Amino acid sequence: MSALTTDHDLVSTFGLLMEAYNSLERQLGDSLEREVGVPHTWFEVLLRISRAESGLAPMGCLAEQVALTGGGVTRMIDRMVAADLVERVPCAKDRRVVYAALTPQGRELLDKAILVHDDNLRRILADFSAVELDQLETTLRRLRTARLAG
Amino acid sequence: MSALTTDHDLVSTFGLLMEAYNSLERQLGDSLEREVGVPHTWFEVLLRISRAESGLAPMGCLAEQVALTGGGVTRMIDRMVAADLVERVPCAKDRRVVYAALTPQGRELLDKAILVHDDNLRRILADFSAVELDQLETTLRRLRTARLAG
DNA sequence: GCACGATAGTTGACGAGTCAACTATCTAGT
DNA sequence: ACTAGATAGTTGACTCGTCAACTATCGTGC
Repeated sequence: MSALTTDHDLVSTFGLLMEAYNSLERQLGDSLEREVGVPHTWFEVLLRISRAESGLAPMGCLAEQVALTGGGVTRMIDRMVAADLVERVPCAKDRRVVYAALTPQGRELLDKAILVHDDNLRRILADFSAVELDQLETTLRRLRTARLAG
Repeated sequence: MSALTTDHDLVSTFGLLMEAYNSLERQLGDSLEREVGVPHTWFEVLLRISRAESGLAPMGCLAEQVALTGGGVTRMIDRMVAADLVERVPCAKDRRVVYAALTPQGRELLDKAILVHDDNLRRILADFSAVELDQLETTLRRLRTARLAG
């Protein structure tokens, strides 16, 4: 019996998750890029820095949240520093860690981007009921921490 | 008023979607790579070829489904051809289009990968009720086709 | 039946992230 | 106090996908 003829609902569901995420990511990312001039990944980083304790986010912490490796974050922050959106702040307690912090321009750009992004989401999700979005959110929250091993 | 103090539930929900997808993708992709020796993206391509009409998937069609550009698909198929998992089949009706088709090795690898992937998903989603997964699936299906413009 | 614009795929130059090796710093065990 | 091992971040070499330019083919209107 070949894969063609077998039921693999979960495989399809996961494929659906992939397609849904990719579709939204592309549309929202394009809009952000076009209207605010910021790539979606940068937006997510700016957002997470702004939400961090005292506005200071250690590199490694960002890496987890945006699903990059340490090296990847180093390079992205390099570019964002070059663009004057972010600055590196050494940590006094632990001299190995380097924080990322928003510059005024970074904060300003983020505020602009949030408005655009939020508005886009409202339009994309206009047809979704509050209940449906609520269910989605709780399921996503559980999915985020679901682990294969252990 | 700064972004820090404003409610943007949808922005957070989308962030959640991103984190959930990334987390699952990484775990499942690592497992596939480790146990079957195939990258997750290749798996998705193999799967979609196998599901295509007569097992023949036009390049452009794959591009849409796995969220790549045309050039990206060309290069990925190049590598998969080099690995003997896939072959290019010219279309007789329209000589511009090139199909991708599974080789016997490709089909064999796919079958193996599906079992592993499906099993992984069962374990990751063990705590999710059938109802919850059903709701998730219908919501994802709607999300996949949600459009910002129009 | 031909010229035009649209479409499918490929390619060169490039941008962005990964991996592994390395430095610097911290922490625990003795 | 000192060493061994863990941890945070950076860097070089490389892979992968993008973008834009290009080729080849198709379809339409005249």
